[in-house]
Amino acid sequence: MSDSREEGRAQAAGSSPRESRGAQAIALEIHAREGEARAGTLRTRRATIETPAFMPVGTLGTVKATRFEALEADELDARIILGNTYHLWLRPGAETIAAMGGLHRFIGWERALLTDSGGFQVWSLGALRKISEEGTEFRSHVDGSLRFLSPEISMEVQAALGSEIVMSFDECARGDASAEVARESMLLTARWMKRSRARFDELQREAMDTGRIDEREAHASSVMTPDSRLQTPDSKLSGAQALFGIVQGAAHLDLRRESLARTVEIGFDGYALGGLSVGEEKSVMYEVVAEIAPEMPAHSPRYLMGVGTPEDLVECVARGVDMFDCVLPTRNGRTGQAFTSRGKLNVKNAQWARDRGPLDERCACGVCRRHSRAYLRHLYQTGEMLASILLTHHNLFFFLDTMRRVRQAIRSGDFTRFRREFLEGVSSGVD
RNA sequence: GCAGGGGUGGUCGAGUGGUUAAUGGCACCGGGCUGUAAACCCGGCGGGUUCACACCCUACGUAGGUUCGAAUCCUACCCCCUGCA
Repeated sequence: MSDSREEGRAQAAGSSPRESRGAQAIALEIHAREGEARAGTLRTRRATIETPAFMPVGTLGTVKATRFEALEADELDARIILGNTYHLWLRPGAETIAAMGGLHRFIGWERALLTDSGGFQVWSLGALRKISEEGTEFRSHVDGSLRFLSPEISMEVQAALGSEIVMSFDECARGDASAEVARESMLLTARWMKRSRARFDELQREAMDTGRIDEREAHASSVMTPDSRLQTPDSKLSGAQALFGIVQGAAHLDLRRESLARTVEIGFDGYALGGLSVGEEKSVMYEVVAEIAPEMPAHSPRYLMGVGTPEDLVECVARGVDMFDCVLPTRNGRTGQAFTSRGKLNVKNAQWARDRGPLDERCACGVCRRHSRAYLRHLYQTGEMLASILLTHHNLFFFLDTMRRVRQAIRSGDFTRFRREFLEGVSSGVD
């Protein structure tokens, strides 16, 4: 099995992704469809990812309150997690991570990584930044120093991180942005994407990507951590990083279509919908996804950035999305909210003080098998860090397990029913 | 026993004659979190009536007193702390 991996590497060695036609960085195979929903397998140089997939967020090189063992174990079995360019660039710095052999080696994670470009921070850091054609000037939230991030720098940092999937550097307009503002922002994103693409390709040619798997490591890792899910059996992959483009345009469908056309014209390994779930009405997000996702290239992964609630995931799978990431399971776990098959449960509430039941009667996770609501509430109330750990675990399980069930339902042609029952469940309320 | 200090709302602790139902912290109660400036943020928090505006009642150890007005001043008593015997 490691033979095929070495073969893939041999093919990739010394050739740029552009030169080697057919040798893609990632490959998506669709196995089943139901309506716009699709189930498939996305192969990357490190892990094979069943889609639709949820990707836990690990901004600073850690999925907060979670050990990597737990992410890998069958219960969660996360195949890919996120890292963030802006945050890792500030601390510990791209040079440090490159010196450590890239983000995988630095954090001890052998599966796939997707790195966000820092584009979202252009938006979320609001008052701390100034945008120009060249890039974005940030006031570091860590020490107040002035920092400059551009498409080129973002690509350089992401090469140093060595992620499997690199995101273009974009600008995210407010969800309620006017057509004028959204158009200007979308065009800036288009220009930044072109620059991202150019610099990314240079960096791949210059072998600046730290995430390449060398033969020694491939051998060592297959011996030390036998994990069939890391293998890419039919290895025709180039071994390079993949680059995703991002469709912007706020709530304006004409701008979204124009953005999609411009993005496809540049050409990427995958396509993302950005700038959603940033304050606009939920119906707007669903409409944009419903209109745009099906028009995105059918043979490439479609990634809805930053979304969402469990309902959002199911609803957007139904509209044609393959990949999601969101901080909700981890952040809300740390802030006392559990996601359950009957909707959200506020662990803080006094009504659970003597409740012997699990967070979710229908949940098979280790936390629900072992601990009561009363205990989890006690941990939260007393500020014990185990509260964060257990709630995060449960929430990640709920998200990842929901996606497993979504995939299963699509494959068995049962997604429509699954969707209806799931939505009924989460809106029924916890008691 | 003598001298000094002190007793404030669930709790710690401000306030030392007049918007004081009483600053603030904690606790408690509730809400929020969607490409993570987040183990965070916001709100409530004496009791009662009211949808609400509002109104009424009870509160600063206990009991009296001074004053138009007291948690704040005076007297007595109770209790706690420190020092000296």
